[in-house]
Formats: sequence, structure tokens, C-alpha cells
Amino acid sequence: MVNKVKFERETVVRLASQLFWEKGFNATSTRDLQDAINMRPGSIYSAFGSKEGLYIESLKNYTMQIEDQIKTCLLASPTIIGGLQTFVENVIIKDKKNAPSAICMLVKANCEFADEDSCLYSLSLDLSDKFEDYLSDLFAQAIAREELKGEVSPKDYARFFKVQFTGLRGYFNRPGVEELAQPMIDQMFKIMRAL
Amino acid sequence: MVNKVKFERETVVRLASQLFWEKGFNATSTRDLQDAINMRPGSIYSAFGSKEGLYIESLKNYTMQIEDQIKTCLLASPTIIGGLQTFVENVIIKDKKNAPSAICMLVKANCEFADEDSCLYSLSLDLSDKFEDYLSDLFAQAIAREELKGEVSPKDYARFFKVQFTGLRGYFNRPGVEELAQPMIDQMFKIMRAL
DNA sequence: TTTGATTTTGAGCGACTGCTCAAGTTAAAA
DNA sequence: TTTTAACTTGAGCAGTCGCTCAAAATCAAA
Repeated sequence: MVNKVKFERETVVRLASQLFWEKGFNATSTRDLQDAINMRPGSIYSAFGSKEGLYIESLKNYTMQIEDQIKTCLLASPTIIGGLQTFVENVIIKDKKNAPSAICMLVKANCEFADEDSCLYSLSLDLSDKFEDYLSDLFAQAIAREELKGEVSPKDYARFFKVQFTGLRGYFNRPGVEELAQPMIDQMFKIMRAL
Repeated sequence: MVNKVKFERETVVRLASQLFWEKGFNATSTRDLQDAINMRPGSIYSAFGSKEGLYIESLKNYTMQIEDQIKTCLLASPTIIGGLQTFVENVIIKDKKNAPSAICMLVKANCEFADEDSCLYSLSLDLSDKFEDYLSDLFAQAIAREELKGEVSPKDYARFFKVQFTGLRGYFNRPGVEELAQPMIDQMFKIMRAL
């Protein structure tokens, strides 16, 4: 019962997340959301307080899902760097047709909320920082396992990864350049190993 | 007289461009625009047809301004790659405090317009393609001048430049990491020369 | 100075926005 | 079966949206 309620909330948040990810916060109307999550205004507002409240929960859920996706790739790969490359390939190549957008929802959030005092802007920064920390840990492990030379700090690897990963996702947010994805991802990891 | 009219139109478009760049298309209301460009609805709609029409002209104007900025940097530098690095440094470091956003307006447009059939989405792709072509020309010249090894095609250099440049601009769209900008730009150009 | 064409003005329209809340529904406790 | 508390419903509010258009202002030609 409690589980069922919680499950429904999770389902609802995931559906909302998909819509927000695709259209952005401003372009998603509360009517759009009502249809997508099959709830009426009263229920939505009693459960999430506001459109912003639902968006906040959606963005946090999205970040969680990404880290889960990385963990899955890591479990299936003997090396950390190999797991990360599989993750990048999955996101940019395999998932592209199903995903609401080629561009990371966190990046979209960071783009959309111009006001530095906006609560949604700082949320996007917080989540982005936590993701960078998570990546740093992974790179520290990769260095310890001698997958990387380690002449550069884990933080530096994490920053390079983020820049390249968001850059690539932005580049492939269009039809007609699919065949470039694999070589450019290979290049990214070749450069990283040589850093 | 004709010049004065044209000049005023240019001024108006630049002002609109700044606002659209900062807030995005959806979050900019026609009232915001009225205040920014000091025109009343009737005049705006007789001159530009719609909010979308003004946005289109603003985005084209923005792209033009970027290419002008690159040309200025190239004139001031003995090498093409040097000029490009100055340009990147100007955008990411020097202009950061004055610019409406750290993120490229073209990238913001590409983020905001999810619908693939949207006229604004395909405009952002068109302008982005033209920018890539312009970069390709520059890299072809740089190879001819032996500034780059040329084991990689001008198109590949252009793609690498775009991915890295947009990735970096996204990364620095936040306070508190300013001191990382110069080393990361240096790294970008070091990698490019080694491609 | 008068005329006619062009441009500017801003009140305001119909549509849509995020959101509220009284009424209705449901299901577990008594 | 009755009571009660929790949840759901959807009509509709106040405000904002993109945009129109009749009236006023402006300016060049006659």
C-alpha cells in the first residue's frame, strides 16, 4: 500500500521528467503535465505544491537515473574507463531515438534559467556539482587501477569528461550526422587516456 | 535618411538580440521586448510581423556578430590558430561579465526548440552549419600555412573546435570557476595542435 | 499651408497560464 | 453500516500572453 503509493509517485515523476526534459520548464504547461501524468490540478498541487515543485523532483529524479545508468555500465565492464565509454555510447548513439532530447536535462536547465538568483538555476548547479564529484571518484579509482596515467588529477579528468560529453551531446542534437558519433567518442577517450 | 532607418533597425535588433539571448524565446514576453527596444506593439508587428520574426532576425544578427568578432581577432593575430585562441579567450574570459549569457545563443536556441519541425529549430541548425563551414575554411587555411599538421581534415578540426568550445562555455556558465578557464583553453588548443 | 501617405500609439481582445477550492469519491476504522 | 479522514475532481479565477486596429502623430510633396 505504502509501496504502491510511493511507486505511483515515482512513475508520475518519471513521466513528468520526460516531458520537462523534452520541452523545458517554460514551454511545458500545467495542462500538458495533467495529460502526461494523468492527474488533475488539485491532486498535482496537493502532491507537489507547484509546477516548480514537480520540476525540482523531476530534475533530481533525472540525475539519479543517470547515475544508475552509469552504475549499470560499470558493472558490465571490466574497466572503469571502458564502462564510462559504454555509457557515453549508450547515451549518444543507442538511446538517441528513444530519449526525449539528445541534450542532458541538467544542461537544458542551466540554459533555461538565466536569473542567477533563481532557485531552479542553483538547483541545476548543485546537481551538476554532485555529478562532477561522482565522476571524480570514478576517475580516482581508474587512476588507482592504473587505467589512467594519473599525471592529471581526478577532478581534471572529470572536468574534461563533462566538457567533452556535453559538447558531443549538443553536437549530435540533430539528424544526419549519426555516423560521426562513434569516431568522435573514440577520439574523446583516446585523448583522455593521453592526458 | 535611409541609412538612419537602417541603423535604427540594426540597433533595435541588437537590443532584442541581447534580451532573447539572456532569457530565451519563451521566457521573453512581448512586453519585455517593448521596453527593451522602446517600440509599441503596432510598430513591432508592422516591422517584424511577429515575435518569432523579430527572434529570427535577432538570431541571424547574433551569428553575424560572432563572425565579425572572429575576423577582428584574426586581423590582430599573425596566425589563424592564435587568432582563434584569442577569440575563445575573449568569449569565455573577457566578455563573460558583460555578455547576456555565457552560453552561445545558437546553442540556447538548439536547446529550447524541441520540435524538429519547428522553424526556429531548423534555423538554429542552418546557422550552426554555416558557422561550421566558416570554421572549416579557417582550419583549411591554417593547414595550408602549416600551423596544423593536417593529418586530420579541416571539417574534423571544425567539429572538434565546436564540441570543445560549446562544452567549455557551458561549463563556465556559473560563478566560482573563473581561474580554470585559461588552463582549460590552453589544453583545448594543445590537444588540437596534436590531433 | 494643405494634402496624402506613412508610421506610431496604446487600449484592449481572445486565448492561455498557473493555480484554487468546494464538491464529490473512496476506503479504512469504528 | 456509519463515520471520518484522505484523496480526486474540474469549473473557473485572476493574471499574462501574443497580437490587432482605429485613432493620433509625423513627415514629405504639392
